[in-house]
Amino acid sequence: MESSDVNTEKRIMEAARVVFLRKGMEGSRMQEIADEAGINKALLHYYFRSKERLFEAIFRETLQQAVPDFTSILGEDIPIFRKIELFTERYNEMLRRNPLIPGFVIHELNRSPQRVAGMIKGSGINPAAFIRQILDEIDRGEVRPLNPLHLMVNMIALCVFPFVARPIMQHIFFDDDEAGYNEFISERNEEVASFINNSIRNR
Amino acid sequence: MESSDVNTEKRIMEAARVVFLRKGMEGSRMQEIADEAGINKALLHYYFRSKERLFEAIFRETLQQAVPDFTSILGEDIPIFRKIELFTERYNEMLRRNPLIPGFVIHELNRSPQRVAGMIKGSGINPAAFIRQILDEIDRGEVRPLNPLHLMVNMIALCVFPFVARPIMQHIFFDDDEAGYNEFISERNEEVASFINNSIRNR
DNA sequence: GTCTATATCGGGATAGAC
DNA sequence: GTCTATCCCGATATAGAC
Repeated sequence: MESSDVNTEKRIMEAARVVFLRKGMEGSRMQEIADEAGINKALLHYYFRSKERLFEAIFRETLQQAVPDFTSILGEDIPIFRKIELFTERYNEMLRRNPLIPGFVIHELNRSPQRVAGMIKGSGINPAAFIRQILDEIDRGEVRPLNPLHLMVNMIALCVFPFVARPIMQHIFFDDDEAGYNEFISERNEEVASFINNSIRNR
Repeated sequence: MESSDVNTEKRIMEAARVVFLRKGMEGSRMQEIADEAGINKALLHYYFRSKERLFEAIFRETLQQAVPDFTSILGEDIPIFRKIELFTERYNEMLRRNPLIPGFVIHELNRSPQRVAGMIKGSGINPAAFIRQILDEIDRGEVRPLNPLHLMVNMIALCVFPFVARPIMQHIFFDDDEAGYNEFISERNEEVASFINNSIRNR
Protein backbone atom coordinates (compact mmCIF):
# COMPACT_ATOMS: atom_id res chain seq x y z
CA MET A 1 0.00 0.00 0.00
CA GLU A 2 1.24 3.45 -0.81
CA SER A 3 0.42 5.19 2.45
CA SER A 4 2.16 2.50 4.40
CA ASP A 5 5.06 2.89 2.03
CA VAL A 6 5.40 6.58 2.70
CA ASN A 7 5.10 6.15 6.43
CA THR A 8 7.75 3.49 6.57
CA GLU A 9 10.15 5.52 4.54
CA LYS A 10 9.58 8.45 6.85
CA ARG A 11 10.07 6.29 9.92
CA ILE A 12 13.32 5.01 8.48
CA MET A 13 14.54 8.49 7.74
CA GLU A 14 13.77 9.67 11.25
CA ALA A 15 15.46 6.69 12.83
CA ALA A 16 18.49 7.02 10.58
CA ARG A 17 18.69 10.70 11.39
CA VAL A 18 18.78 10.02 15.11
CA VAL A 19 21.44 7.36 14.86
CA PHE A 20 23.63 8.96 12.20
CA LEU A 21 23.68 12.33 13.92
CA ARG A 22 24.78 10.80 17.17
CA LYS A 23 27.28 8.26 15.88
CA GLY A 24 28.29 9.33 12.40
CA MET A 25 28.38 7.19 9.28
CA GLU A 26 31.05 4.75 10.43
CA GLY A 27 29.90 4.57 14.01
CA SER A 28 26.34 3.65 13.10
CA ARG A 29 24.96 0.15 12.51
CA MET A 30 22.14 -0.71 10.17
CA GLN A 31 20.78 -2.97 12.89
CA GLU A 32 20.59 -0.05 15.29
CA ILE A 33 18.72 2.05 12.77
CA ALA A 34 16.29 -0.79 12.12
CA ASP A 35 15.67 -1.19 15.84
CA GLU A 36 15.14 2.53 16.26
CA ALA A 37 12.59 2.44 13.43
CA GLY A 38 10.93 -0.67 14.82
CA ILE A 39 11.41 -2.64 11.62
CA ASN A 40 13.74 -5.16 10.06
CA LYS A 41 17.22 -4.69 8.67
CA ALA A 42 16.29 -6.01 5.26
CA LEU A 43 13.67 -3.34 4.90
CA LEU A 44 16.29 -0.66 5.08
CA HIS A 45 17.88 -2.12 1.98
CA TYR A 46 14.53 -2.37 0.29
CA TYR A 47 13.93 1.38 0.60
CA PHE A 48 17.49 2.62 0.31
CA ARG A 49 19.74 0.25 -1.56
CA SER A 50 22.70 0.61 0.76
CA LYS A 51 23.90 2.18 3.96
CA GLU A 52 25.80 4.69 1.87
CA ARG A 53 22.64 5.82 0.06
CA LEU A 54 20.67 6.08 3.26
CA PHE A 55 23.42 8.17 4.73
CA GLU A 56 23.55 10.41 1.68
CA ALA A 57 19.86 11.12 2.07
CA ILE A 58 20.24 12.08 5.72
CA PHE A 59 23.33 14.14 5.11
CA ARG A 60 21.76 16.10 2.28
CA GLU A 61 18.60 16.71 4.29
CA THR A 62 20.61 17.87 7.29
CA LEU A 63 22.69 20.24 5.24
CA GLN A 64 19.64 21.80 3.67
CA GLN A 65 18.08 22.22 7.06
CA ALA A 66 21.10 23.81 8.65
CA VAL A 67 22.58 26.12 6.07
CA PRO A 68 19.80 28.31 4.66
CA ASP A 69 18.32 28.93 8.07
CA PHE A 70 21.05 31.36 8.99
CA THR A 71 22.36 32.39 5.62
CA SER A 72 19.10 34.02 4.58
CA ILE A 73 19.08 36.76 7.16
CA LEU A 74 22.54 38.00 6.27
CA GLY A 75 21.35 39.26 2.90
CA GLU A 76 18.27 41.09 4.15
CA ASP A 77 17.98 44.84 4.45
CA ILE A 78 18.50 45.41 8.17
CA PRO A 79 20.80 47.80 10.04
CA ILE A 80 24.07 46.08 10.83
CA PHE A 81 24.03 45.96 14.62
CA ARG A 82 20.44 44.81 14.67
CA LYS A 83 21.22 42.25 12.01
CA ILE A 84 23.97 40.76 14.13
CA GLU A 85 21.60 40.49 17.07
CA LEU A 86 19.03 38.74 14.92
CA PHE A 87 21.61 36.45 13.40
CA THR A 88 23.00 35.20 16.71
CA GLU A 89 19.51 34.90 18.14
CA ARG A 90 18.03 32.86 15.30
CA TYR A 91 21.13 30.80 14.76
CA ASN A 92 21.33 29.97 18.43
CA GLU A 93 17.70 28.95 18.49
CA MET A 94 18.22 26.62 15.59
CA LEU A 95 21.28 25.10 17.25
CA ARG A 96 19.49 24.59 20.53
CA ARG A 97 16.81 22.67 18.69
CA ASN A 98 19.40 20.67 16.74
CA PRO A 99 22.53 20.62 18.85
CA LEU A 100 24.09 17.67 17.04
CA ILE A 101 24.02 19.10 13.54
CA PRO A 102 27.29 21.04 13.60
CA GLY A 103 29.43 18.22 14.92
CA PHE A 104 27.82 15.80 12.52
CA VAL A 105 28.30 17.95 9.44
CA ILE A 106 31.82 18.94 10.37
CA HIS A 107 32.96 15.41 11.00
CA GLU A 108 31.45 13.95 7.87
CA LEU A 109 32.82 16.76 5.79
CA ASN A 110 36.26 16.07 7.15
CA ARG A 111 35.87 12.44 6.16
CA SER A 112 35.12 13.23 2.55
CA PRO A 113 35.44 16.90 1.68
CA GLN A 114 34.48 16.36 -1.94
CA ARG A 115 30.96 15.64 -0.76
CA VAL A 116 30.58 19.36 -0.15
CA ALA A 117 30.96 20.42 -3.72
CA GLY A 118 27.75 18.99 -5.04
CA MET A 119 25.66 19.64 -1.97
CA ILE A 120 26.25 23.13 -0.68
CA LYS A 121 26.16 24.51 -4.18
CA GLY A 122 22.76 26.00 -4.69
CA SER A 123 22.00 26.40 -1.02
CA GLY A 124 21.70 30.06 -1.83
CA ILE A 125 24.63 31.17 0.23
CA ASN A 126 25.81 34.62 -0.65
CA PRO A 127 28.35 36.17 1.65
CA ALA A 128 28.67 38.91 -0.96
CA ALA A 129 25.67 40.91 0.23
CA PHE A 130 26.77 40.88 3.83
CA ILE A 131 30.34 41.75 2.91
CA ARG A 132 29.12 44.75 0.93
CA GLN A 133 27.07 45.96 3.86
CA ILE A 134 30.06 45.76 6.19
CA LEU A 135 32.24 47.68 3.77
CA ASP A 136 29.53 50.32 3.47
CA GLU A 137 29.30 50.70 7.22
CA ILE A 138 33.06 51.05 7.45
CA ASP A 139 32.89 53.82 4.85
CA ARG A 140 30.16 55.52 6.81
CA GLY A 141 32.24 55.30 9.96
CA GLU A 142 29.77 53.14 11.87
CA VAL A 143 32.03 50.13 11.91
CA ARG A 144 35.77 50.18 12.52
CA PRO A 145 37.96 49.02 9.65
CA LEU A 146 38.16 45.23 9.56
CA ASN A 147 38.13 42.30 7.19
CA PRO A 148 34.47 41.26 6.67
CA LEU A 149 35.45 37.65 6.10
CA HIS A 150 37.01 37.41 9.53
CA LEU A 151 33.92 38.97 11.00
CA MET A 152 31.67 36.38 9.39
CA VAL A 153 33.84 33.51 10.54
CA ASN A 154 33.91 35.01 14.03
CA MET A 155 30.13 35.23 14.12
CA ILE A 156 29.71 31.63 13.10
CA ALA A 157 32.49 30.43 15.39
CA LEU A 158 31.02 32.11 18.46
CA CYS A 159 27.61 30.57 17.84
CA VAL A 160 28.60 27.10 16.74
CA PHE A 161 31.61 26.24 18.84
CA PRO A 162 29.86 25.73 22.17
CA PHE A 163 27.76 23.02 20.55
CA VAL A 164 30.57 21.31 18.72
CA ALA A 165 32.87 21.22 21.72
CA ARG A 166 30.21 20.65 24.31
CA PRO A 167 31.80 17.66 26.09
CA ILE A 168 35.11 19.41 26.71
CA MET A 169 33.68 22.78 27.59
CA GLN A 170 31.11 21.25 29.87
CA HIS A 171 33.80 19.29 31.64
CA ILE A 172 36.40 22.02 31.99
CA PHE A 173 34.11 24.88 32.91
CA PHE A 174 31.13 23.17 34.48
CA ASP A 175 32.51 20.02 36.02
CA ASP A 176 30.14 17.97 33.84
CA ASP A 177 27.04 19.73 35.11
CA GLU A 178 24.65 19.41 32.19
CA ALA A 179 21.99 21.80 33.43
CA GLY A 180 24.64 24.40 34.14
CA TYR A 181 25.91 24.20 30.60
CA ASN A 182 22.42 24.53 29.16
CA GLU A 183 21.93 27.65 31.21
CA PHE A 184 25.28 28.93 29.98
CA ILE A 185 24.34 28.35 26.36
CA SER A 186 21.03 30.13 26.73
CA GLU A 187 22.91 33.14 28.11
CA ARG A 188 25.07 33.27 25.02
CA ASN A 189 22.15 34.43 22.96
CA GLU A 190 22.67 38.04 23.90
CA GLU A 191 26.20 37.67 25.23
CA VAL A 192 27.57 36.86 21.80
CA ALA A 193 25.71 39.63 20.01
CA SER A 194 27.00 42.27 22.41
CA PHE A 195 30.48 40.77 22.26
CA ILE A 196 30.53 41.21 18.50
CA ASN A 197 28.87 44.59 18.35
CA ASN A 198 31.12 45.99 21.05
CA SER A 199 34.09 44.86 19.04
CA ILE A 200 33.18 46.23 15.64
CA ARG A 201 31.44 49.49 16.57
CA ASN A 202 33.52 52.52 15.65
CA ARG A 203 34.18 55.23 18.27
CA MET B 1 66.63 -6.39 21.43
CA GLU B 2 65.55 -3.50 23.56
CA SER B 3 66.59 -0.66 21.28
CA SER B 4 64.77 -2.20 18.36
CA ASP B 5 61.85 -2.69 20.67
CA VAL B 6 61.67 0.97 21.57
CA ASN B 7 62.07 2.13 18.02
CA THR B 8 59.30 -0.09 16.75
CA GLU B 9 56.95 1.03 19.44
CA LYS B 10 57.72 4.62 18.56
CA ARG B 11 57.19 3.98 14.87
CA ILE B 12 53.86 2.39 15.61
CA MET B 13 52.78 5.30 17.75
CA GLU B 14 53.69 7.79 15.06
CA ALA B 15 51.90 5.83 12.38
CA ALA B 16 48.84 5.36 14.55
CA ARG B 17 48.83 9.04 15.35
CA VAL B 18 48.79 9.97 11.68
CA VAL B 19 45.99 7.59 10.79
CA PHE B 20 43.82 8.05 13.88
CA LEU B 21 43.97 11.83 13.72
CA ARG B 22 42.86 11.85 10.11
CA LYS B 23 40.22 9.13 10.24
CA GLY B 24 39.19 8.72 13.85
CA MET B 25 38.93 5.48 15.79
CA GLU B 26 36.18 3.89 13.74
CA GLY B 27 37.39 5.13 10.39
CA SER B 28 40.91 3.74 10.84
CA ARG B 29 42.10 0.27 9.91
CA MET B 30 44.83 -1.65 11.68
CA GLN B 31 46.15 -2.63 8.26
CA GLU B 32 46.55 1.01 7.32
CA ILE B 33 48.43 1.77 10.49
CA ALA B 34 50.71 -1.21 9.90
CA ASP B 35 51.40 -0.05 6.34
CA GLU B 36 52.11 3.47 7.53
CA ALA B 37 54.58 2.08 10.06
CA GLY B 38 56.14 -0.26 7.51
CA ILE B 39 55.49 -3.35 9.60
CA ASN B 40 53.03 -6.17 9.95
CA LYS B 41 49.56 -6.13 11.38
CA ALA B 42 50.33 -8.81 13.92
CA LEU B 43 53.04 -6.67 15.39
CA LEU B 44 50.55 -4.04 16.35
CA HIS B 45 48.83 -6.57 18.55
CA TYR B 46 52.13 -7.67 19.97
CA TYR B 47 52.89 -4.17 21.27
CA PHE B 48 49.39 -2.99 22.04
CA ARG B 49 46.99 -5.78 22.77
CA SER B 50 44.10 -4.34 20.81
CA LYS B 51 43.05 -1.52 18.56
CA GLU B 52 41.22 -0.02 21.49
CA ARG B 53 44.38 0.09 23.61
CA LEU B 54 46.44 1.55 20.81
CA PHE B 55 43.84 4.20 20.33
CA GLU B 56 43.76 4.98 24.02
CA ALA B 57 47.49 5.60 23.97
CA ILE B 58 47.22 8.01 21.06
CA PHE B 59 44.23 9.79 22.47
CA ARG B 60 45.82 10.31 25.87
CA GLU B 61 49.06 11.54 24.28
CA THR B 62 47.18 13.95 22.03
CA LEU B 63 45.17 15.35 24.88
CA GLN B 64 48.26 15.96 26.96
CA GLN B 65 49.90 17.68 24.06
CA ALA B 66 46.99 19.94 23.23
CA VAL B 67 45.61 21.06 26.55
CA PRO B 68 48.48 22.35 28.68
CA ASP B 69 50.05 24.22 25.83
CA PHE B 70 47.47 26.96 25.98
CA THR B 71 46.17 26.61 29.46
CA SER B 72 49.48 27.51 31.08
CA ILE B 73 49.68 31.07 29.84
CA LEU B 74 46.27 31.99 31.19
CA GLY B 75 47.48 31.72 34.76
CA GLU B 76 50.67 33.75 34.34
CA ASP B 77 51.14 37.28 35.60
CA ILE B 78 50.69 39.36 32.45
CA PRO B 79 48.53 42.41 31.75
CA ILE B 80 45.20 41.33 30.36
CA PHE B 81 45.29 42.78 26.86
CA ARG B 82 48.82 41.57 26.29
CA LYS B 83 47.89 38.19 27.68
CA ILE B 84 45.10 37.83 25.17
CA GLU B 85 47.48 38.67 22.34
CA LEU B 86 49.93 36.06 23.56
CA PHE B 87 47.22 33.49 24.03
CA THR B 88 45.82 33.78 20.53
CA GLU B 89 49.29 33.89 19.05
CA ARG B 90 50.64 30.81 20.80
CA TYR B 91 47.45 28.86 20.48
CA ASN B 92 47.24 29.62 16.79
CA GLU B 93 50.82 28.53 16.28
CA MET B 94 50.14 25.25 17.97
CA LEU B 95 47.03 24.70 15.89
CA ARG B 96 48.80 25.46 12.66
CA ARG B 97 51.37 22.84 13.52
CA ASN B 98 48.67 20.35 14.52
CA PRO B 99 45.58 21.34 12.59
CA LEU B 100 43.85 17.99 13.06
CA ILE B 101 43.93 17.84 16.83
CA PRO B 102 40.77 19.80 17.61
CA GLY B 103 38.52 17.89 15.24
CA PHE B 104 39.96 14.60 16.44
CA VAL B 105 39.54 15.31 20.12
CA ILE B 106 36.10 16.78 19.72
CA HIS B 107 34.77 13.89 17.69
CA GLU B 108 36.17 11.18 19.92
CA LEU B 109 34.92 12.96 22.98
CA ASN B 110 31.46 13.08 21.49
CA ARG B 111 31.65 9.34 20.88
CA SER B 112 32.39 8.54 24.50
CA PRO B 113 32.22 11.53 26.80
CA GLN B 114 33.10 9.51 29.86
CA ARG B 115 36.61 9.17 28.50
CA VAL B 116 37.18 12.78 29.50
CA ALA B 117 36.85 12.27 33.20
CA GLY B 118 39.99 10.27 33.76
CA MET B 119 42.11 12.04 31.20
CA ILE B 120 41.72 15.76 31.48
CA LYS B 121 41.87 15.57 35.24
CA GLY B 122 45.34 16.55 36.28
CA SER B 123 46.18 18.44 33.14
CA GLY B 124 46.60 21.41 35.40
CA ILE B 125 43.78 23.42 33.97
CA ASN B 126 42.74 26.26 36.19
CA PRO B 127 40.33 28.75 34.71
CA ALA B 128 40.12 30.20 38.20
CA ALA B 129 43.24 32.37 37.92
CA PHE B 130 42.16 33.88 34.63
CA ILE B 131 38.64 34.47 35.86
CA ARG B 132 39.98 36.32 38.88
CA GLN B 133 42.13 38.53 36.69
CA ILE B 134 39.16 39.45 34.52
CA LEU B 135 37.05 40.31 37.52
CA ASP B 136 39.88 42.47 38.86
CA GLU B 137 40.17 44.33 35.58
CA ILE B 138 36.44 44.92 35.55
CA ASP B 139 36.71 46.38 39.06
CA ARG B 140 39.56 48.62 37.94
CA GLY B 141 37.48 49.77 34.98
CA GLU B 142 39.87 48.48 32.34
CA VAL B 143 37.44 45.86 31.10
CA ARG B 144 33.74 46.36 30.61
CA PRO B 145 31.46 44.23 32.78
CA LEU B 146 31.08 40.76 31.29
CA ASN B 147 30.95 37.11 32.26
CA PRO B 148 34.54 35.77 32.28
CA LEU B 149 33.38 32.29 31.33
CA HIS B 150 31.86 33.56 28.12
CA LEU B 151 35.03 35.42 27.38
CA MET B 152 37.12 32.29 27.76
CA VAL B 153 34.84 30.25 25.56
CA ASN B 154 34.87 33.06 23.00
CA MET B 155 38.67 33.12 22.96
CA ILE B 156 38.89 29.39 22.41
CA ALA B 157 36.09 29.37 19.86
CA LEU B 158 37.66 32.08 17.73
CA CYS B 159 40.98 30.25 17.62
CA VAL B 160 39.81 26.69 17.23
CA PHE B 161 36.78 26.92 15.00
CA PRO B 162 38.55 27.73 11.71
CA PHE B 163 40.50 24.50 12.06
CA VAL B 164 37.58 22.34 13.07
CA ALA B 165 35.30 23.61 10.32
CA ARG B 166 37.97 24.02 7.70
CA PRO B 167 36.25 22.13 4.85
CA ILE B 168 33.03 24.13 5.03
CA MET B 169 34.63 27.50 5.62
CA GLN B 170 37.14 26.89 2.88
CA HIS B 171 34.38 25.99 0.50
CA ILE B 172 31.92 28.75 1.33
CA PHE B 173 34.37 31.60 1.63
CA PHE B 174 37.29 30.55 -0.54
CA ASP B 175 35.76 28.38 -3.23
CA ASP B 176 37.98 25.50 -2.11
CA ASP B 177 41.18 27.45 -2.56
CA GLU B 178 43.53 25.83 -0.06
CA ALA B 179 46.32 28.38 -0.23
CA GLY B 180 43.82 31.18 0.20
CA TYR B 181 42.51 29.61 3.35
CA ASN B 182 45.98 29.14 4.78
CA GLU B 183 46.66 32.81 4.18
CA PHE B 184 43.37 33.63 5.85
CA ILE B 185 44.23 31.57 8.90
CA SER B 186 47.62 33.19 9.28
CA GLU B 187 45.92 36.59 9.27
CA ARG B 188 43.74 35.55 12.17
CA ASN B 189 46.70 35.59 14.50
CA GLU B 190 46.38 39.31 15.11
CA GLU B 191 42.84 39.70 13.80
CA VAL B 192 41.40 37.60 16.60
CA ALA B 193 43.36 39.32 19.34
CA SER B 194 42.22 42.75 18.26
CA PHE B 195 38.68 41.50 17.81
CA ILE B 196 38.60 40.36 21.42
CA ASN B 197 40.43 43.32 22.94
CA ASN B 198 38.29 45.80 21.07
CA SER B 199 35.24 44.08 22.45
CA ILE B 200 36.18 43.92 26.12
CA ARG B 201 38.06 47.17 26.60
CA ASN B 202 36.13 49.63 28.68
CA ARG B 203 35.60 53.23 27.44
C1' DG C 1 60.65 -9.42 17.87
C1' DT C 2 58.80 -10.17 13.47
C1' DC C 3 56.64 -12.68 10.06
C1' DT C 4 52.68 -15.76 7.49
C1' DA C 5 48.65 -18.10 7.93
C1' DT C 6 44.36 -18.62 9.96
C1' DA C 7 40.55 -18.32 13.22
C1' DT C 8 36.62 -15.63 14.46
C1' DC C 9 33.19 -12.40 14.30
C1' DG C 10 30.42 -8.53 13.17
C1' DG C 11 27.89 -6.24 9.91
C1' DG C 12 26.24 -4.99 5.16
C1' DA C 13 23.77 -7.05 1.67
C1' DT C 14 20.80 -10.58 -0.79
C1' DA C 15 17.42 -14.67 -1.50
C1' DG C 16 13.23 -16.11 -1.08
C1' DA C 17 8.90 -17.17 1.54
C1' DC C 18 4.71 -14.95 2.85
C1' DG D 1 5.89 -4.40 1.52
C1' DT D 2 7.73 -7.06 5.28
C1' DC D 3 9.79 -10.85 7.30
C1' DT D 4 13.57 -14.86 8.35
C1' DA D 5 17.52 -17.03 7.02
C1' DT D 6 21.80 -16.78 4.90
C1' DC D 7 25.68 -15.24 2.27
C1' DC D 8 29.97 -12.99 2.18
C1' DC D 9 33.49 -9.88 3.00
C1' DG D 10 36.38 -7.05 5.73
C1' DA D 11 38.63 -6.38 9.90
C1' DT D 12 40.31 -7.61 14.53
C1' DA D 13 42.72 -10.87 16.76
C1' DT D 14 45.48 -15.19 17.57
C1' DA D 15 48.60 -19.34 16.53
C1' DG D 16 52.72 -20.73 15.54
C1' DA D 17 57.01 -20.85 12.66
C1' DC D 18 61.37 -18.51 12.29
